[in-house]
Amino acid sequence: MSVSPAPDATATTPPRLRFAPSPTGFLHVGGARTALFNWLYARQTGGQFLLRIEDTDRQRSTDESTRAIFEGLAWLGLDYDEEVVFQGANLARHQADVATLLASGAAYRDFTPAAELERMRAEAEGAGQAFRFDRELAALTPEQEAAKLAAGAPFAVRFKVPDGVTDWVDAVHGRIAFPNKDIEDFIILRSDGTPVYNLAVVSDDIAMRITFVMRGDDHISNTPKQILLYRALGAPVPRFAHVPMIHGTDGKKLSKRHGATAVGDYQHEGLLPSAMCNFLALLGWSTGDDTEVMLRDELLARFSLDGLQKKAAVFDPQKLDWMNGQHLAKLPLDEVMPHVYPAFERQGVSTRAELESRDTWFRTLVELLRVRSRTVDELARQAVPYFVDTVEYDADAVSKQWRDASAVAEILSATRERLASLPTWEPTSMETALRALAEELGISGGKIFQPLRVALTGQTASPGIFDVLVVLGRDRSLDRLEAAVRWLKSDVVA
RNA sequence: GGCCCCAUCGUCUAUCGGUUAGGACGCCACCCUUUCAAGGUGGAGAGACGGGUUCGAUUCCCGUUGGGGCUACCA
Repeated sequence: MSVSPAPDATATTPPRLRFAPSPTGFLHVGGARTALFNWLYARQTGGQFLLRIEDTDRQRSTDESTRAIFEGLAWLGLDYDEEVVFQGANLARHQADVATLLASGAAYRDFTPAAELERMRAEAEGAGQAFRFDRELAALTPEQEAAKLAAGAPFAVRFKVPDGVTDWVDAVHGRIAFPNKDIEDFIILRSDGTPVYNLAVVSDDIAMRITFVMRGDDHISNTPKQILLYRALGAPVPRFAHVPMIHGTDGKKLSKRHGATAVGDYQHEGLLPSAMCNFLALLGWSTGDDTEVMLRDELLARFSLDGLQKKAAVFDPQKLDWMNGQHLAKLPLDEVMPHVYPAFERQGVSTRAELESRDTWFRTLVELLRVRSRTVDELARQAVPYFVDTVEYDADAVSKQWRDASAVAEILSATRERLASLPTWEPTSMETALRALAEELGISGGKIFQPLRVALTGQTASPGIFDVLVVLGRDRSLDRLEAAVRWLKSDVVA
């Protein structure tokens, strides 16, 4: 009883993979990473990447979740081939497969009432025993079964687990084996006629001709059941790769307590999809060398099953931020712009229409700010001084750079005068003029630049001061200097 | 409880028997510098424990411990 590691068919034909989330919550980062690995492998090998929504749990499935999955995948740039498959639409096939299993004797009807089962389980657990369904409990003579059937008694269908050992060569773990005696005769069809997860998955994967199943390693113990089902249905067993889970900082399964876990949250916090993919890929996979920052194409080129990790990875938001900063600074500007507009709207700094109306100017500003930001939302926040009519002076900036108000007022008004007299408004002449002024006043350049920065932005931190002057433009810069001088003088009096 | 998976700095990881155990995030210091970032340099920081195998184990095997998953007429 053993499974060949890679059937010849899958070795020569491009693989077919799938991502099969259940729409019972938002697209989780763990799910997103599984999808990413599947997508990467499919795209890299020239195979197909399919999407299946496992909506058989009617109680918990919602359209909203389904939409979140579509949106999340779209945002990450994980496109899929062929039509989306909704598992719930395949009920008839699931039932037909169960009928096949019943007919071949690979499965049997169990008329034991659910309540009775529950009672036995509670009793066993109360006695500290593990409850395992005993096939004999359902044993009926053909006459008895016919009678129950005729009477319309409800029954569930159980798979008859054969003797032996079920094993497979996992692409990340190597050989994994389960003695069949540890697997109980699991239910494949409920008494209401609906299929149970393991049956639906196998039935759909066979119908979708999936040759490679890559999923979270929480499915390892489902795998032997599914392999048994493939065999009983006479279908080829696909290749399996069980990738490690993603945990929170406390080592536990990632959940709400750990902060944002939905990819939509990151999208709305100003993260870039390429950074998210890069970061997620590095959780449970590595290139083998020291490469970490990889733009989409490089990730696609370098991804390999060999680099897959066995150990669960802890999600570190700080590293995600750093990664995003790297992408924000390195991506072609055209690729980051589409993500910048929504951030400015989210932060209430400006509107897309307004920004697009002065595109050249805006791109210059983004270019200046992006190396200093870790997210596009942070970038938008840093851009505030370039959009407001009057700057607010930060209290710390004032106490630090405008300590000696009257002296600073003098310096700033001299600065204003010097700048106003310039024939052109460009960095080199401004710098020459202001450095000359500093020398005349017998002070260091910083004694001019720092107070000037506060006058222009209200902050102690900003891009290079001459870039700020250029972005602000001559009129606004001179106005702000004048306002600062006025403020300083009135403040001294007050 | 039973079964299965896993185990290198706080975190992500490299190492495929012989290394001063390397890199990255974060942290600290310094450099660059008009500020902030970015960048550069340096620092602190790891093989869970116990047995084997071997001339030699982080690496291979066993056990212990720890963590995780599954154990539903959930997915």
